[in-house]
Amino acid sequence: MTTSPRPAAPPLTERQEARRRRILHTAAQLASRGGFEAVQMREVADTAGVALGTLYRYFPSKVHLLVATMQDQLQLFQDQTRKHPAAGEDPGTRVAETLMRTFRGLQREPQLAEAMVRALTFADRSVSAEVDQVSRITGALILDAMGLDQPPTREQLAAVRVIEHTWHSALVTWLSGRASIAQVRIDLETACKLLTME
Amino acid sequence: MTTSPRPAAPPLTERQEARRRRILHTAAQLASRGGFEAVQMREVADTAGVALGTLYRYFPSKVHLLVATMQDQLQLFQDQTRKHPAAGEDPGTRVAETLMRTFRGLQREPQLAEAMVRALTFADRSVSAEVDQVSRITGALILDAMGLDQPPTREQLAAVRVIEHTWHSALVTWLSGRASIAQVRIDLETACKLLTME
DNA sequence: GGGTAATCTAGAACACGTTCCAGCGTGACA
DNA sequence: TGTCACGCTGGAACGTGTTCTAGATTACCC
Repeated sequence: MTTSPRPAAPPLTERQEARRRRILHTAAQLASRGGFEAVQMREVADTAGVALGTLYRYFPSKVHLLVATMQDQLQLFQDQTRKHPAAGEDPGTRVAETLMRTFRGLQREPQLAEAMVRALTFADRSVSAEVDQVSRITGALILDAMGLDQPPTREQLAAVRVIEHTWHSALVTWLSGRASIAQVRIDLETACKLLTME
Repeated sequence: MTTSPRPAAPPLTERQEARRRRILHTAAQLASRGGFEAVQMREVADTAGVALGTLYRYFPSKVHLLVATMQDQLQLFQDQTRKHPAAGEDPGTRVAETLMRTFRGLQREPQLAEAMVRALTFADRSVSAEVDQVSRITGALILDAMGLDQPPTREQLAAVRVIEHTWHSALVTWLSGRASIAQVRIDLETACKLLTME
């Protein structure tokens, strides 16, 4: 897969880093209130105290902005999960439990979740590097939860991919009101059976 | 789940049915050329020979229009699959084969596929009834491919859901250039293992 | 401290999805 | 045939994502 022409991000000054954080924080805040459509670029810029053009310099589109927000949030979940790993008999149980925890985390701010996930699935090729990064974090979350002694087998990696697909798609159906949390749990548990298969 | 207030679609006259088909055909044509963003409501209306307001009377948003297009296309695949069912040893193989065929069908018009899938995943709650319909067709496609003698078991239905999630999400990753066809095939085959599990 | 290139600001401008409106057909019913 | 209700038309108008420009500020190097 081709990597888009990304000139290896020049290091940001302190002020710039602060601006970036302000923007991300504002985006998350607006999203928490009204979801995807409440994140309006002009308002993000105003609230973050930055010109519209600057906002676009940091995040080339609304989708980029929200995907970056998702990276941020997932990172938090990952840190938290590493501090308190799920306890369970087998890898499948631990993974399902970990993902359900993450799910409940998202559930606490459903509008924010909606905004981030809409952005994630709406992303076109120009955002694929960033979306890939999100996918990588999710994969790491799952692998962590498996708590393996040895490196994962080919079959386990294949199973992780399917679990990731299921996680992602189940999230979407839940957000659009087409599946209950209970159903999501069942779907995740079903997918996780792949981990303990021969 | 609440069904949105849909006054049970009054029957369309012949002219109206023709308009609807013209609109859908135009949408598919524009999408085939340039994907999601090439489907511009003004252009659809002009090309289909209807006023913009009329277009919106038939399809309340661009997403509705493209989801309806997807329903249409899926229906075609389903008819075709029923005429030429996949031959394979076990249900899992047949399902994987059927889905890969559908995949290749979409691959033939990648821009159209992109437009439809972007719409599908971007859809919010106001489109959930239509999206659900797409999901139902996909489910039927899979169940058909299983070629069961008896009604499916609870486990099989759970597996079908995960396969559907995988199908859907794999499609998205392929469209955004983050997974190859070969990878999609592997993912589908992995998910289909759930069908032949004890 | 001075010069210079990069970055930031304010705001106008543009594109496209969506809404709205006034008036014209058209088909159903008396 | 008259009339009434409904759908359709053409087009203006609005909102929000995105782009662009001219000038102010900042960061960096000598």
